[in-house]
Amino acid sequence: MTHRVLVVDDDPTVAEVVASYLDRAGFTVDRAADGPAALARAAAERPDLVVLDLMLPGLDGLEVCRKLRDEGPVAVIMLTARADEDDRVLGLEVGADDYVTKPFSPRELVLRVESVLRRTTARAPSGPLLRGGSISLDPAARRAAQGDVELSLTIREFDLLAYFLRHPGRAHRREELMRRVWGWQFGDLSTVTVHVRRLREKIETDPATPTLITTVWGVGYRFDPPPDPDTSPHPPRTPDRPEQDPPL
Amino acid sequence: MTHRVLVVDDDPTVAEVVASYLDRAGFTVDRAADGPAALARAAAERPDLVVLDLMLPGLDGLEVCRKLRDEGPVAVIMLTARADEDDRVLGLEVGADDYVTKPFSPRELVLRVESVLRRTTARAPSGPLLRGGSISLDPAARRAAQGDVELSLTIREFDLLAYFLRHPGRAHRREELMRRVWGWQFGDLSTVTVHVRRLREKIETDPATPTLITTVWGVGYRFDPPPDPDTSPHPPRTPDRPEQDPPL
DNA sequence: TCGGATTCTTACGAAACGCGGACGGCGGGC
DNA sequence: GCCCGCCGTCCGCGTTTCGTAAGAATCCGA
Repeated sequence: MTHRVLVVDDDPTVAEVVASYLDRAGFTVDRAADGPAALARAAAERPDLVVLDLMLPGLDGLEVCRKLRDEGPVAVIMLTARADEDDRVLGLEVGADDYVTKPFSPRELVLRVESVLRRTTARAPSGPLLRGGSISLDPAARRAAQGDVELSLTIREFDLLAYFLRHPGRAHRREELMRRVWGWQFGDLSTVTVHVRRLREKIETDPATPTLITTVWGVGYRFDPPPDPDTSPHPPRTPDRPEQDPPL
Repeated sequence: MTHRVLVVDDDPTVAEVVASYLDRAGFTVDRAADGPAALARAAAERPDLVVLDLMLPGLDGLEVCRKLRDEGPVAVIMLTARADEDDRVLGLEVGADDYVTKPFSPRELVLRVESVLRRTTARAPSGPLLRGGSISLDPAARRAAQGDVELSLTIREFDLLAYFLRHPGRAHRREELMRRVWGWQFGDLSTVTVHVRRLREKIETDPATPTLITTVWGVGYRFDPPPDPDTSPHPPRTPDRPEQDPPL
């Protein structure tokens, strides 16, 4: 994973040193000496991160930062001459991801670049998604969506749907669902029935004739991922280990 | 330049070994066995750096760290038992400069102490910024801003917001927040509720209908970074630790 | 076609939950 | 010492959700 970094400094010596360190650290490095040049290079190269001197001839560093941010997703590390409180506030305001005060060691700068990139590229808000047909479900975020519309599910409905998505194309007896979703060994099985119905009400286009969660008569329910072009067109295989169920 | 280092650990053996290594490395070493003692020694000796066990009898290590920081500029290296990512996050949130996971080699600890001291004495304290939507937060400086207005947050509110910013788009149970932010294993969970409400009061445009910190019914809360141009429209996958969902 | 078993649908009471408001304690600053 | 901000706790209220019951509808085998 080779990241692109743009170094913006009007001092050729500083830029040279920083660039060479970053280059040796394995980054693809680009350079610019002033604000307009920086914006041009950024537009052309779409860097992942910009090391930006706060003091620039022509355009102000803060202004450049703002414009960069307007262009698209890019991390910014500010270089500021003074360890001044006001500069830090300014950096905060324009949303720099980090800042380094001069004088600084190039080694430290490299570390910060790596740190910021690790942070920003890993800025993945959600976890592994469960998918089935047009339905997607994020267990960590606890949100579910059908197509582009968010589903508002209760806890039980959410857990139930999650279980179905994890075990598609398989019939589940009510006892099993009660045990796996509710965590109860006993309990009124009609509870399962009712919750399946409530879930159907929210995800089936016609709850009266369900196509996603079908009834397996005398057994229980089965979640059938619809034949979507982007899911496997072959008969659904069950990726999970066979379930041994104590006889009712 | 001989630096003063304070070693805080309730295990006499650990404290002894660490202290002797640091002593041989040329540092002036002081020791304390628990939180209150640590604060007392720190107030008296004004050390340059504190090696702090996260697990302490009496006062929590994080709390001690906070109080130390309130006293004045001091570097902190955390000792944490578990190599847990979230512990690291916690340590960094309260502003630890580095952390070492047990078991560790005393030699490595000495290296880190030297490294941190080199770093902290060389420049003014600054740190990476956390961002989420229009909110930016600087853990080291302990300041937060929304857009260009500074937020005046209390300690708890700050730590809570910091935790949310580090884990955006994920649902957090109250127990989890209590553990990660407060550092308590038990405690009245309504405390979390109240602080979330107070935080909302300060960052939500309409606290009655929150959009940043949303309630996940029956679960807890989730920080939803508003649709920023710099986050992808569809949630990408994450390197985050997989989550096992307790079926309740 | 008939009958029993199974599932669907609806409704309702109870419990759980979140929220807002308020209160007392504690510690720091004046 | 006194005041003020922060924190943790508690209480009442409105809302959401859950589990169960009961009647209607459906399915399958005889």
